Amino acid sequence: MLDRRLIREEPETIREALRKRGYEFDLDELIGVEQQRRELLEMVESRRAQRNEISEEIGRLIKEGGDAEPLKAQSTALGEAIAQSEEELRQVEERFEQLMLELPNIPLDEVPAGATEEDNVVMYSQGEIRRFEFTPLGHWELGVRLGILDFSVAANQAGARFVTDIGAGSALERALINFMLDTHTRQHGYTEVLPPFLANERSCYGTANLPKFEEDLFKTTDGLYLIPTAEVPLTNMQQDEILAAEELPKCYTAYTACFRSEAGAAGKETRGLIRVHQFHKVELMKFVKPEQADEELEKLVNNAEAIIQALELPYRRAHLCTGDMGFQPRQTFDLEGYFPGMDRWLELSSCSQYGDFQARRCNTRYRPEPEAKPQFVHTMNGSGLACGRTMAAILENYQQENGTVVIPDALRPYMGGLVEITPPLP
RNA sequence: GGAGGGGUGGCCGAGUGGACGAAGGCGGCGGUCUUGAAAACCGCUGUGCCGCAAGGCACCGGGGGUUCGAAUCCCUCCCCCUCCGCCA
Repeated sequence: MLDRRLIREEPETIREALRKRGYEFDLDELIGVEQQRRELLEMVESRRAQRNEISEEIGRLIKEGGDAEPLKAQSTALGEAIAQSEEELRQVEERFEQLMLELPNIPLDEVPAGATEEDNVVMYSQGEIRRFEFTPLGHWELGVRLGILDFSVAANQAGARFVTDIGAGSALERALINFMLDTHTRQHGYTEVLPPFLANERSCYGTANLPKFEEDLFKTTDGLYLIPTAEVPLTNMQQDEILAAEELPKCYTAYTACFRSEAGAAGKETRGLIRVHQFHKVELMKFVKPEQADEELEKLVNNAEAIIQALELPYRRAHLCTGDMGFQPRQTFDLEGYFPGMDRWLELSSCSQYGDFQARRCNTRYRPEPEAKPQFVHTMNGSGLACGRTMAAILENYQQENGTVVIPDALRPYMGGLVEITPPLP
């Protein structure tokens, strides 16, 4: 959610942001509704003030034994008028809120302009892309041959777009989770959190997954949502709180399962572990002071990169363009791993800063100075990393001609010293 | 799931339908005293919205109702605590 003051003070900034994003939105309606809202509000409030005055007078009269009946009648009449304007105001306010919630964040100036993925700017690549003396397989094929990923069992248990990890596959994913959490807590200074995997409506509004993206979420019969990412619980850690300046930056990391309905997604990108309804992810999240935002985001990206580097996977960093960026962020960097089996770069991590867009919705503030007025914090988060995709990248990059997969050095201590995953005996 | 008890400012806690945005305490800030600190004493200390301002409006878990007027009465939902039941 944007600052409502922007609507009347800097409408052109918003108009420009919408244009850069290629986002359809009736800004003029919002401006009109905002104006209307203020006019009605002033009317309602001045009438209320009048009524309060009369009520006080009635109290005084009664105490003195006077006749309060005429004033009571006056107050009742006024009450009816108030009720009527209040109803009008309520409707206007509702529309105003609705429109505000559908307004996307304003991209930072340095975000590259562009319409699609094609316009994202690759900033740099790291790690060597391995040359294979054989045709590398896709991870889904490797995983099935090794007996560590089973898509048909998952289909029977749950449905299409699910996976069941088995044996060394399960151990590998668990190793990844532990390795990531240990690294972020012990070396990068994050506090570990294990939150609920379901969230209520308010929390989903907080991160702006609602109201615009409800179709992406799984909803339970009693109105809770399965979290699409740990961003939801983490960003809502300090709902309605006013933090002290010294507490910032406040850094959290969490492993959670993530659930996405993936309505409408289909095609090549959906093979294997790339796009499933349930996956595992270790998330990084920070609450920061506005002036810390850029620096802290850079550190957060580096923290995610550290994992990819430790796993010795080739990757590159992309600066998402205005058109490819999500609704909520004002800047996003993707870390894309190279997948030799598919000959593709795919997102292992997406790191975004939101300014006060989410903090406003969650009502998370801080006090810059002990006596100063509270201000909204800035929020940011990034995957550190998506475990399923990282496992897929490991399988594809570490595969051997004889069908085995070597375990990256960094993970061996987490897998009882296992050096490679071998296929089951025929 | 059943029975009961609760939700008040940063925290603890009082609150009779009108003088309550709310006693008192703690904490925080400023001051007096002190070589310095502590103690003591004095003062200040919630948030949002509208307004150029003066000022006004709203908020005592959420929503609704009764009333001229609600923190206070009624309904409903949510959350917390205690006991019982069930359960990994």
